[in-house]
Amino acid sequence: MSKEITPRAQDYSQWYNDLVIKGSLADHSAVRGCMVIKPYGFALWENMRDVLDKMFKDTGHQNAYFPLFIPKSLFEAEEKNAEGFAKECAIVTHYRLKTDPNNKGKLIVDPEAKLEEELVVRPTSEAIIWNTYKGWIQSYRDLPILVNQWANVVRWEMRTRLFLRTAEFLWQEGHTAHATKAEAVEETTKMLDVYADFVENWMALPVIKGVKTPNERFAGAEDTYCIEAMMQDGKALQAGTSHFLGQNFAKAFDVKFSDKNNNLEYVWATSWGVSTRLIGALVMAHSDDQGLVLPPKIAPLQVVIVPIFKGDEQKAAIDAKVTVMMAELKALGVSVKYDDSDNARPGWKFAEYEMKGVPVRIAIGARDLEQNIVEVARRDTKEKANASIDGIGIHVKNLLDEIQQNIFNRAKAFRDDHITEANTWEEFVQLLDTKTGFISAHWDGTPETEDKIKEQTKATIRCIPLDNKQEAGTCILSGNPSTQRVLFARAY
RNA sequence: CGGGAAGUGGCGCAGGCCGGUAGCGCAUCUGGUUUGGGACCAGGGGGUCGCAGGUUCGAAUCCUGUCUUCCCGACCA
Repeated sequence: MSKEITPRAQDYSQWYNDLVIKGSLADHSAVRGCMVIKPYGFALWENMRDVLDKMFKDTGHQNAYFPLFIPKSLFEAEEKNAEGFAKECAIVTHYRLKTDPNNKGKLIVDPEAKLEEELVVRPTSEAIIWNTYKGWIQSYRDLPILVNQWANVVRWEMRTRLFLRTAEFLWQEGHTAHATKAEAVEETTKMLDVYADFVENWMALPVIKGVKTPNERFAGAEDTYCIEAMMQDGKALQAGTSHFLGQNFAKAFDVKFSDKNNNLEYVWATSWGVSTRLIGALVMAHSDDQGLVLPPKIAPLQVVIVPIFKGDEQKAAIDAKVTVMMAELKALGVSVKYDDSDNARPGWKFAEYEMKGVPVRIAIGARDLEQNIVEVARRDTKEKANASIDGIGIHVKNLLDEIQQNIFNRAKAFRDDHITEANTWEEFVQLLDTKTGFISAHWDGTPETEDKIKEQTKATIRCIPLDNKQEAGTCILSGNPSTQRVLFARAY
């Protein structure tokens, strides 16, 4: 089992791939662009999902489930949405195979079994959901509808990368319906806040909340809000989006309601989602050349205990102590594993759990028992220190909190250090080449300028930060007047 | 989809140009010695070379097609 990880400095992309595969998060599969999420990786996703799910429910949402397939006629109803996704859709055209008369043991698509209407494998579910909502909404009393679904979607991407961009991915998509514009806008920003809260406080990943420019907007949305995170190579990664859909889908699917005055009005909509891509963000943001670094609050395993012993007698003494420690840790809600497998020596285990990003490792040997101590190593800094076995539960619990905070602080310091202002085009271009990260610069607000900048530098406008201060300036490219700075970066 | 590289025991690779039915390291199994940062000795098992055709007496090796992955572009969460 070769466990060498390509160093970040040598090849950042390869480093990322190594982490995902050697950290046991996921593997490539036999299907182009689709990955197998392995138990360790899925445990991570489950933890993330559980926290988010609770946050959604705490903000009044309910889960439901809609079909994987969308009849083409429904899919094309909202024109912009359909156009935006058309070139990356998988389509079901037949419903039966038959044995190939010319080739024994092989199957062919039965031409007799062609569908009357093709089915689009959902790249997103607005269409099927709004078609359904039409039947759910008659009066203002039916509103709001606050529904979320956990699902898989398919987007036939040209170039895929584990977690960051796969042809099929897992996500949640919230779809809400409201009686007023104000309420829908409020929902949009509320869910953006939920995402930011989750990503910062659970994934320890600092984000910038902002609005997308028209160019970068979700197909079919009036406004797309987003949270943008920075990876260790300075590139931006969109970590979540929340869309204010206006009345676009209500009009496309003719969803109207009677208000209090008995007037028929179109319904206002939002949709919002985060995906397994978040795992990619997590990996890229915190990990190092030894392996994954996972935030304690969502790590599949928080603590691993490794025994060091000679002979059965010592092992038995260690076992007894460990049993007590495990009970203490579990009582405090800490997930802990005792790895006393005898097919690997301690050094091997140390390296292995570092690879997997387990936040805290406890080593306990005969000489520790004499002093009633253990060696506690933290993954984020790799510091090791002795700790008394008495009160180990509280000690570790506090350490986990400290690690969580430290990982966040580290990522935030890095990010803040990599946001730079540029005031001229020369400065802007030079910064992109010399210093990675986000660039805060004036833009004249036109899609044409944005396109030109993208063409020349590959940098896109990640967002217009929500807390932006207004200041007069001139666009770095066109020189036209501007009222505020926006954030540029090369992005994943 | 365009350009480049690659698919050989579980993993990482060699062999390929100059066809003659596979080899190395790690892992694995058995026994023993070990155990505070990826242990050591001895013995054993495991692959027909991505897949499908073709050339040939004979193909991992040559030819054609195809699938998948990685890197660079265009597209995107």
